[in-house]
Amino acid sequence: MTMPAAERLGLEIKRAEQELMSAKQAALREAGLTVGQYAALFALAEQPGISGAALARACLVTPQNMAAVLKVLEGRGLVERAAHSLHQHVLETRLTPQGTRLLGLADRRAVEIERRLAAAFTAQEAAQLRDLLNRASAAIRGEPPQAG
Amino acid sequence: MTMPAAERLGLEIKRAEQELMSAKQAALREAGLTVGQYAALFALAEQPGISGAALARACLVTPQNMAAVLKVLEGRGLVERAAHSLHQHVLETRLTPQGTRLLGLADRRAVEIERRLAAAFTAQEAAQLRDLLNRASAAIRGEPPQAG
DNA sequence: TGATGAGAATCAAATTTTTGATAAACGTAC
DNA sequence: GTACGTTTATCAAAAATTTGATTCTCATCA
Repeated sequence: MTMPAAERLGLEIKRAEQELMSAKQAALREAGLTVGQYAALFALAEQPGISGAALARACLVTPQNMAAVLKVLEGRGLVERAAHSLHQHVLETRLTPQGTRLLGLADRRAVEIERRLAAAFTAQEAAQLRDLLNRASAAIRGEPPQAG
Repeated sequence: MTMPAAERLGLEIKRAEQELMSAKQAALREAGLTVGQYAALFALAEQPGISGAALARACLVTPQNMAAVLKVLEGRGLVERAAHSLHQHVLETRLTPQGTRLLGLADRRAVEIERRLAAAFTAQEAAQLRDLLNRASAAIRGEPPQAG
């Protein structure tokens, strides 16, 4: 290998995220939601009426994947979809009252983990981590350093 | 929601990792490997002869998932499995020369991304990010802050 | 008006991953 | 030596995710 594993920041990020998702997955299971379903509901709470394609971008999954997720959520009565009034081919998706309720339940579980995470850092350290992760994202997307 | 999305470090970590994996996935595709297959080969290069279960733990996936990955890799002649000399029920897995070669090819692609990442930080910042991520992992696993 | 292109949705198939359950091999304690 | 617990491997089924391709709607422009 041309680069030692210990130097690879990407592996560190991946490992931390996998442990985090494993914990969230276990927490959300009690609410009957997968991480992907929870992410979709969460995004819908912030952006009601968003299209499936936009929702897919917000959750960083493929449109087909999001379509499958929405199909399950709709089947459970957690979301409802209706044609956009102006653009007929676009389906606006919104949380139902049940969806809002279940999201609230699941989110309490998720927030427990977020709090454990937040408790491990000072406000300054948390801001630092946020900044470093944002710069990592920018670097992955190909943006030159210090350009933002 | 009881906690604003902007405050949630977990979401930041997840987003950064998803962008990172998306980039790695695209890079590894040219070598014909998924991220999971690459992770298994990578771990095998560092720990030859490891058991499937141990490999699963190293890659943070389920044993069944790793078994499926190894089945594909073995079918392609990238790894070979043989019974442990002392413990008959354990299968030791090792890279074949072909597996080593393909891993090298794939890893060059992966390292390109790691270098982009590394270039975004000073040595001190990289160490800081590593430290913060390790503490995040510890917090997720339930270890109290400052205990390590 | 008509052609072109972009964004959105969806069908279909293959692959990956998870979940649940079962069986084999070994170490340890009784 | 026998029972018990741990680790490993695997079978089987379900669910999630990816990939490729097609269709529909609308905006833009010639």
